[in-house]
Amino acid sequence: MANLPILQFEDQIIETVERNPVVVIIGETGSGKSTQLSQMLHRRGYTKSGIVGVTQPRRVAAVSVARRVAQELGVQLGYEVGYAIRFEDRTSERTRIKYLTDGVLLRESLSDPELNQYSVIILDEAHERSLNTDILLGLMKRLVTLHASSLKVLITSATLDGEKVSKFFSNCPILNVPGKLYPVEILYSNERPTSYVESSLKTALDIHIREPEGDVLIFMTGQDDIEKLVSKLEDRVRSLDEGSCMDAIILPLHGSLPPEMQVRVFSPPPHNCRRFIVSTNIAETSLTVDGVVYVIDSGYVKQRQYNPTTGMYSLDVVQISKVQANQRAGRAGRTRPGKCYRLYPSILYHDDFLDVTVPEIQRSSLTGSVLYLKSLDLSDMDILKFDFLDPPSTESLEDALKQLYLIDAIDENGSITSIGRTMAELPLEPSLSRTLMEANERGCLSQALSVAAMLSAETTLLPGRSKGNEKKRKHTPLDLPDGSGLGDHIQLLQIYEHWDRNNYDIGWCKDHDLQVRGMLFVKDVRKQLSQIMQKIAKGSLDVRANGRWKESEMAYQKLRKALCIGYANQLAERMIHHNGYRTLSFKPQLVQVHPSSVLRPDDEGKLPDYVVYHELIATSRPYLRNVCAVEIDWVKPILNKVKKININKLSGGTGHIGEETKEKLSDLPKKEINVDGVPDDHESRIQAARERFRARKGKK
DNA sequence: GAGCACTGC
Repeated sequence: MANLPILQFEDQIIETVERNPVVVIIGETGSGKSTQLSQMLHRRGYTKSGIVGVTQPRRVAAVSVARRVAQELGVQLGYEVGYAIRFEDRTSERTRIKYLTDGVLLRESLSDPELNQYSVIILDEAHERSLNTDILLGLMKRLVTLHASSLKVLITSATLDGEKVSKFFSNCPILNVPGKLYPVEILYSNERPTSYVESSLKTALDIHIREPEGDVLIFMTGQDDIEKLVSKLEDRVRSLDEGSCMDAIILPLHGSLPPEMQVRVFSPPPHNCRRFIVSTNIAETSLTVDGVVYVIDSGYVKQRQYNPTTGMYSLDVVQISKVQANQRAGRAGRTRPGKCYRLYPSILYHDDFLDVTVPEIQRSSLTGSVLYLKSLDLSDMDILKFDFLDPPSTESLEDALKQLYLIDAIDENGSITSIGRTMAELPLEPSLSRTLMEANERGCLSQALSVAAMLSAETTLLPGRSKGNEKKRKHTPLDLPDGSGLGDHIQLLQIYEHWDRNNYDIGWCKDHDLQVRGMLFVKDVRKQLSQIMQKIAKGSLDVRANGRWKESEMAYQKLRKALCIGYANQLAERMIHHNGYRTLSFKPQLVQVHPSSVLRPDDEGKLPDYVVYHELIATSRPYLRNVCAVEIDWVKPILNKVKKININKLSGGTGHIGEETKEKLSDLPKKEINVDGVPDDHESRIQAARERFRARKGKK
């Protein structure tokens, strides 16, 4: 550890921190910033007056970095050095250095807005610009400027973002700390390939034949392309002349791969064997693969974006930013000098790539964040004027206000209600928080807790859709409950209740093809939610999962009513002549129930007249995912409320965006703030992909 | 009759 580059800068860093409330540190990979900054501050006495808190965007990072620091200081983890993540607080009264996820710090600041227990907050990896980091940046600015606070704030970022962060904090100093990366030679293509799967294949084979040993990391956009490339690579490598080059192992790597498949990339390859790791951007930051010397970068990433006008998410393939391209290239230089093959021309990189990734706050629904900020009760707080590093669009903020109004979290003047206050205490999206509260009133809380917990883990419940899996699924699994014709929420409830009746048996999950890890997560979430609800209700509630299941018919009715109130912002009406739906809480969109839904047409071939939905997402078409049938009588009052919405009043009477914010908005290149802003060439790319898909189907 | 990148409380 002694030769980490950052240690030579200790005096300079401490002096700068001494004289300034906020300091930006640009530290490249391998600089040691995540482990050393906290220890430096500790050595220089900053842990005497309070805790040094270091935030991380990811749980694993918080845990592993804390573990290393404890080791370096020779203390037991959980004492002087600890960490706090959801479900796991390993800190004690003795803790002086605390690693935590930024989500946990936000939660802490709900009960302690001044963050009094901290002397220093280090926002690590701020260049990743997670939604939570962006909220924290705004809160930190407020803390250091509004109060005569002695809090010190350090922000670590990437080269391309440092100036901007410094400007945000009234031109605070920027310190550069060199990294410990080996040089990476960048090689560009002359033009964009028509198919980057083919182009990656060719490049990978070239490397395999011509270049000395070293693993190859290939960045693709998604599971489909990864599987395609993996099988093509296997074919081609097999057909190479025996003995003409070394052996090869080809490994896919993406999030929906079961954990035991993911960890395969951590075991070193056999001697004289090259590994090809075909990955999504999970290998960009979340997972570090050792032994990589060559990187192939398609220049694309799959990104989720939200359109506040339609309330619709879409999953699009978009061009990466310069920061991402550099991050990918850096993966080749961790163990020795490497090479990065960019499958795009250098002029494209320089002239067309955005400097930094569009921050999540400009690509997400802000309902949860706005409720959080409202609940902080900052006296000087006007949500439309909140000082964001990159402000979200007015449409997006207004959309959040409208939705919060529909679910009773704020009143018609935009003030937080007592319902809203309680909702903010629950670690759930607002619609589910509202559902729990309503369920509590109606005597179906235990059922609602199960549904909310199941929805929190939904994507990790069902197994991946790899070919082997599909075959297995047809034979073995036992039937899951069907939601009794009432939809997916009821099915999720039934699944959880079955599991409960089977004493949370792991074998039961396997028999029903449910991911064990996902189901255990659900159980944890449910427990956490139950505890919070007990505390809120200040009395004992019946939160047992399966209290009196003979009365389930009644409970379903009550639960659906509670869901209808909770999802008043996500309501849809069936079309008269077919089974398509029209959304009611936004500019109306024609949408369909996702084919994976358990909702089925009745004897007359019709779906329910009204449904609430958990998610609206456009893939090949706009789909409602996870729907629940609701009754017209419940819907009417909501529609009246929709009609009454007055955005001017909701946004605090002015109806105008604050002058400061307006200036900032005009500073930004349009591309960055346009939520629909998928550049044309991507649109045509996606269009082309769809046509290829149709053509392929035609052949079948 | 489709198939979703990655995080987090």
